[in-house]
Amino acid sequence: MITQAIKIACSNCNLRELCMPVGLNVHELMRVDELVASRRPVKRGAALFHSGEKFTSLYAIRTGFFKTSVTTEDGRDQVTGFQMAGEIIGLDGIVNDQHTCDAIALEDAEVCVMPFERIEEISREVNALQHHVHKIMSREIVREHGVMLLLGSMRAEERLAAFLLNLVQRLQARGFSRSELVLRMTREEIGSYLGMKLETVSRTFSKFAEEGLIEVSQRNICILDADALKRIVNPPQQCH
Amino acid sequence: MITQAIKIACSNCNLRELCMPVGLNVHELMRVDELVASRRPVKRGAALFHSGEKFTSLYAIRTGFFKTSVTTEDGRDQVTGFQMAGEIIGLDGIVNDQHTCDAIALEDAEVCVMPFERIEEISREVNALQHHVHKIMSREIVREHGVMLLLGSMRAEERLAAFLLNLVQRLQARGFSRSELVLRMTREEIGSYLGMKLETVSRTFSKFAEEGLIEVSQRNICILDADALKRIVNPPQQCH
DNA sequence: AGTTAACCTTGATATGGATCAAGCCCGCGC
DNA sequence: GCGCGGGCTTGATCCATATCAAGGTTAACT
Repeated sequence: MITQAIKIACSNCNLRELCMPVGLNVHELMRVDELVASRRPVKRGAALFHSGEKFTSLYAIRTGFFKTSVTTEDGRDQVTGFQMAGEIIGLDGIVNDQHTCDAIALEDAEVCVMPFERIEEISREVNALQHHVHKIMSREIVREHGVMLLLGSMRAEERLAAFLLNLVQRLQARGFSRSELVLRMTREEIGSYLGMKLETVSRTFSKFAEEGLIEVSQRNICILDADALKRIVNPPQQCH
Repeated sequence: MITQAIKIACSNCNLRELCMPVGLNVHELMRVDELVASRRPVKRGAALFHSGEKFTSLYAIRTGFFKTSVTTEDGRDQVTGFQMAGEIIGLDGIVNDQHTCDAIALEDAEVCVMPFERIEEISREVNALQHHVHKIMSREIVREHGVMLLLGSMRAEERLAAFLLNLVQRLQARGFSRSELVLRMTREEIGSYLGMKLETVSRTFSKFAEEGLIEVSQRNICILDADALKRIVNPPQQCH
């Protein structure tokens, strides 16, 4: 009996439900397994891709944590998102065949490389995959609407509370604690994402801690009162 | 000879290059013409769709001008974009089969209704359409990155300058003047989009006018010094 | 284990835009 | 042609957050 080479196969991947469509038949599963051309490790601090590089593939995060950011000519920088296992990066590159943001690993990571031509090809055959790709892009659009709302109409405390709740919620969906989390990014990166300065991020963490909503020790956060955080984001309506 | 009924046909539409792929053969053109199920007029102030409604179709704007906006439970409101002829709205609805924002006509408008199931079906046959759909969604993601940059890291003057330049650039691509434009939205809607209050929008317009960069009379804007506006958005680098 | 640099916290002060307020202008309906 | 109301402008004041500044802490590297 020949030892089977360790195969790259979404059908065996424990992140399957996160990044692939469900309910495929055997034939479709085989086709979808062809999506991933290779895996690629990315060291902490290294870039998966840079703005300006030719776009060829989408990437599914297997392990690790990324940030994406855009930069203007005059050096302004904006973190556009933080991505974790099971999420897809690279969608920005499709429109002009080149990436428009940087993707940096915030901890040692590994991604599945999915050549976009292959995605389009298999999408034509596997309807569920086609729809899945559309959903992923739509989800990103909706997420960004949320960030626009946050940046355009919330105050610092509201932004940070929303940020923390979003992070734990996503971590919880991956089987982690609903109350403890380790921030993989600096205060400055959080600030860039939330449109505030690192000092304000730090002060707001301290304020939440004083009020007993969270515990902060370095990058370890423990959420003590999630409901209170929710109330900060969405103040309860008082009957007019 | 039978008088041909006025046919809804992208192949004849003068917005073709804006919302459809180019370089199709005859057969593909015929298929793509089947995308548009109907046209729908939308009166000024009326909604094309509301948040929460079931998602069925994407809409291509034939004439008129729209805004899209999201609302939180506690009544906060954020304009997420302004859309004009040739642009596609409704992408937000794909992920959960229901719309997550409102689309309101800011002037009498007409849209082409494209049932999404039909888009997916024809996309499987016409590769150029498939890729086109992907590009449209990717373009929206990239646009939103730009808005995040604007909201997260620019000051009021920079935001408004960027906004004006973006508007005229899109109008120019549709054959309008590169210097004159009519704002279809109120100061408050501009402010919501740009994360500032209507008073600040008004003051900033006045400041630009005083400095001779633009002329403002009501909703008519004339851009006198586009380069100066560009310098406001992207201050020139001084050699360190 | 010591050194260093990156990261974080906290305080003092400054400021851009929000808020509050008043009045104006123009288009629209009567 | 007049009155009305929504939308806009402008002024005065306030406040949330930026900015400037000075340590403090931790993790990484030697």
